[in-house]
Amino acid sequence: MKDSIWTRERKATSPRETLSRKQIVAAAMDILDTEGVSGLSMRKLAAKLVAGATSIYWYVDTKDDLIDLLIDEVWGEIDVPEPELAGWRAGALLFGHSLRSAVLRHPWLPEVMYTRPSIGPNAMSMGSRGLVLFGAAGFSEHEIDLAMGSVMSYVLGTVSAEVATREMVRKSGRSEENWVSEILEQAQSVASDYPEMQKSVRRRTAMDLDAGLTENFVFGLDALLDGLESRVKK
Amino acid sequence: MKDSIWTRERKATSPRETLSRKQIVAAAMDILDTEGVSGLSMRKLAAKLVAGATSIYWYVDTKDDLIDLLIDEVWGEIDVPEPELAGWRAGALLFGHSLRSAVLRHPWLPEVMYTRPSIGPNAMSMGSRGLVLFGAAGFSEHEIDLAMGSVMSYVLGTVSAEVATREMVRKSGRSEENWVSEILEQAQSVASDYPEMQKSVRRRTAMDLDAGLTENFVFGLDALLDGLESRVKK
DNA sequence: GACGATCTCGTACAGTGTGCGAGCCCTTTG
DNA sequence: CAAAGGGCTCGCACACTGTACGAGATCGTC
Repeated sequence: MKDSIWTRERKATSPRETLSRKQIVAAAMDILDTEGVSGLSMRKLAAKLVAGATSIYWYVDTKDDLIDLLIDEVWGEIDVPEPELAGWRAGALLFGHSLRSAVLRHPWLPEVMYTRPSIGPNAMSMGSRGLVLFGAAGFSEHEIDLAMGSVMSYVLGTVSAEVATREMVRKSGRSEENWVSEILEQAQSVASDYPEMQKSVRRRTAMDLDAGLTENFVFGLDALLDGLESRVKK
Repeated sequence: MKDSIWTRERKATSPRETLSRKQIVAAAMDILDTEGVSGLSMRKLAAKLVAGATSIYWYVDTKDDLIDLLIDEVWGEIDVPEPELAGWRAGALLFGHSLRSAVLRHPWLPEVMYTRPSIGPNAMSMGSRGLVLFGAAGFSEHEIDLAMGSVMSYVLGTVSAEVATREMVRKSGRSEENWVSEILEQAQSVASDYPEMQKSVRRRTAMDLDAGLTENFVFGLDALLDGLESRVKK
């Protein structure tokens, strides 16, 4: 077994003031959260750390490896309730919300998440706790995997689309209302041949953005959990 | 309303042999499908078209706009059954499968899809037909949006994760069996502290990859549709 | 034949990830 | 105390990116 990113970590044995993987990850996370994926360059990151551009490469083999680290950092923020506390269903709901808000806190995640599998330690820990939670529902061993996977996929898929919308608003620099009216205009002109779509866009833009997105999320998650629950009772 | 990418299309009025947006999109699609996002550069694309690197910019303002075009091209491949043919539920299932297989045909999609909203003409057409389909189920106007959105999010989320796995296999260059055993090894070593996860990984790698991923997809979609269906009958 | 529109493309610029190797500092060994 | 060696930093260089700019080619129309 050749050592992976996760196992091979340099440690400073000297008291000299030195960089560390922790610092690097923290600084990179900061850039990512505020400026997005395109805002993260090795040179900028190094500048933020008051270091030479290539010094980072002592701690991390490639930029991609760094991003793996950052992704796993996010998985570390998810909390997965233990089933004893509130039961399976409530736990799954909480898990979903925790996952969603973590992604909203780190809106760069969808852009990079789907290009690699997550096998870092935090991902493993989250997965493990998730399996315990879903295991308490009474699924068969095989269905535990399927159920947890479908919930995670739904949540991540939904919130990824949500992020796309929200980032659009943010990048436009305009206020939310202005943006809504603009996108309405744009969508209308493209969708003029499709009255159903036109009406749907109007419906969506008529309501509060935050509330709408949240309702969206909850509606589907609830439905999915209903469907899953019915699969266990037999 | 300032003209958008969708409305502003150059048309060759001269018989002279000239580039066209259609050619460009087709060539770019080819590169994307075979080499992925990182394989698409304006220079390489131009070379494939036997043209100067910057000639493309006559038809397309930026690379990002080109990608918008390409994404919409994919939405054009989705078929959405009319509800009269097979009913709502069967139609939704078909829609889901069509969506999934389109993404599997264009595995670069998840990487770019979540960085922008889809408001091209094909997206609108797909959305419109989707709304008709879900409308036939008997939801309220508002719930139609929610239901369709949740199904699309589930499908795209699931298949995006699926693509991440599949691309990993492809990029490793190794055969599927070799990769499976390797990832097992890697995951095991990281997950050694998490027995549930270790067992789950073993379960997944024990079965056929294709079959497993498909079962995964169908299981969740079915559960979600169950949950949605129960919301309409009251 | 002249003009304006359409279209192509060479050059250039600022930026990217990162391989390489020179050099600094600190600890350990003799 | 000196020498050796490992841990760590960083300047330089390379190949590559997206694309702004402006000069030129080719066309239809007057």
